[in-house]
Amino acid sequence: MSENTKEIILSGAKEIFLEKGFQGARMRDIAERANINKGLLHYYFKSKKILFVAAFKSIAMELFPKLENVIKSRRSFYEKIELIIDIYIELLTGNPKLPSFIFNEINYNKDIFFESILSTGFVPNFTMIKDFINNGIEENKLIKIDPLQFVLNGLSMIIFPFLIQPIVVYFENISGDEYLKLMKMRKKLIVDTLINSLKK
Amino acid sequence: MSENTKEIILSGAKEIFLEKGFQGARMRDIAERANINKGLLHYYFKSKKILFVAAFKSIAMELFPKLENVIKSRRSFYEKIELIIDIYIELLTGNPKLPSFIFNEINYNKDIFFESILSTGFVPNFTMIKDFINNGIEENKLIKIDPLQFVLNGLSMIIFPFLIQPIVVYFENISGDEYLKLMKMRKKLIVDTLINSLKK
DNA sequence: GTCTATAGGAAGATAGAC
DNA sequence: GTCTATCTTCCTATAGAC
Repeated sequence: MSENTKEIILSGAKEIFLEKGFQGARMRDIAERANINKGLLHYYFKSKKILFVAAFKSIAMELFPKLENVIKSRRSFYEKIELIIDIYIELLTGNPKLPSFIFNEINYNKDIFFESILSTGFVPNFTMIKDFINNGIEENKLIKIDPLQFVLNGLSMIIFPFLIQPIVVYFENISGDEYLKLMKMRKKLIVDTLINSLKK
Repeated sequence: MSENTKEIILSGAKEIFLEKGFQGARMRDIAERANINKGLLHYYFKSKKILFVAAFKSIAMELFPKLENVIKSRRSFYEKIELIIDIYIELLTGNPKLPSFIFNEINYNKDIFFESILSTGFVPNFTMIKDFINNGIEENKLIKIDPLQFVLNGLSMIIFPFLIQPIVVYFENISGDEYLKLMKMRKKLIVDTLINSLKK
């Protein structure tokens, strides 16, 4: 049962950290969700911080390898953009609370956040996008745009709507399920908006 | 000195809540920043929650009236979009931590957040944008687009880059000041991208 | 490994003197 | 109004029996 217990703890911890954030999560609640007591929890994970880093790493590993696969693949720029957006939106519609969790930790637990990110061994890499845009500009095929601004626009349109979901749902009076449908519909919209923004 | 003390508390509390969020802010720290003791702090604001709502309202009042002025003014749609983006970017470059603060409270202290929002008396109103787009579609001048998606795109491109600032600064190795310059440069970029996304 | 009991400390809030 | 001292509660983490 021993290895199993550790897995059960980790899986519950991921849920609770996602729901409540680092500060809001309670070791007591994590122990309860795994049907064990606080003593045993500390036996497997010496401190709350160590448990958090392990949980965060496990969450990040659901996204990073997929993205890297697409980026390193032999596809056209447009196909890659399409696929990256698809991966993000699919991941986020399945885990709508992920963005708020991430950005909360970035801003209020920066050290722990970067420690967790670095522990995954992955580093964000936009070389592919930068090269494509800079070449396009040189060859006079694309408008002059800072590639970083392009990336910011893309990530913004993908991720932000998940952050603002509670407000929209509240004031526009739509259900959570309807909102997730809207998010799926955004895929094509975002691709078009991004590609259009590069055209002369 | 009495009314003054209350103002000093509130002004310091705004800073600390912005820095640390509701959960992270400590009544002790707020008292210290105002150079008073915890007893007196609770004399002016009976609970942390009451203090938070007051601070939040004061922050929101720096944005909401300005936006409403522009929306109700007699300008063209394009001018309004330009002005709204300008107001947001100017406010956010002056208060880069505001978005992370807001979205943290939305997700982890939803009740307190909506209580604070409602206490301002303002309600988000996108009627102007909805009407313009729906009319444009009917008259066959614009592409078919859900006005809500258009608003989401706009807010995303305005606000999200401030949320992701710590990551970009970290991995792209640029300074906070340089990043703020990038944000100011986004004004025109966002206007163009948005307007372009409506064209047939 | 798993449990109970408890140490040790921090935070919000109150009581009461001045 | 302003202060000090204290109450109460809750949290992380450890000690030690089984």
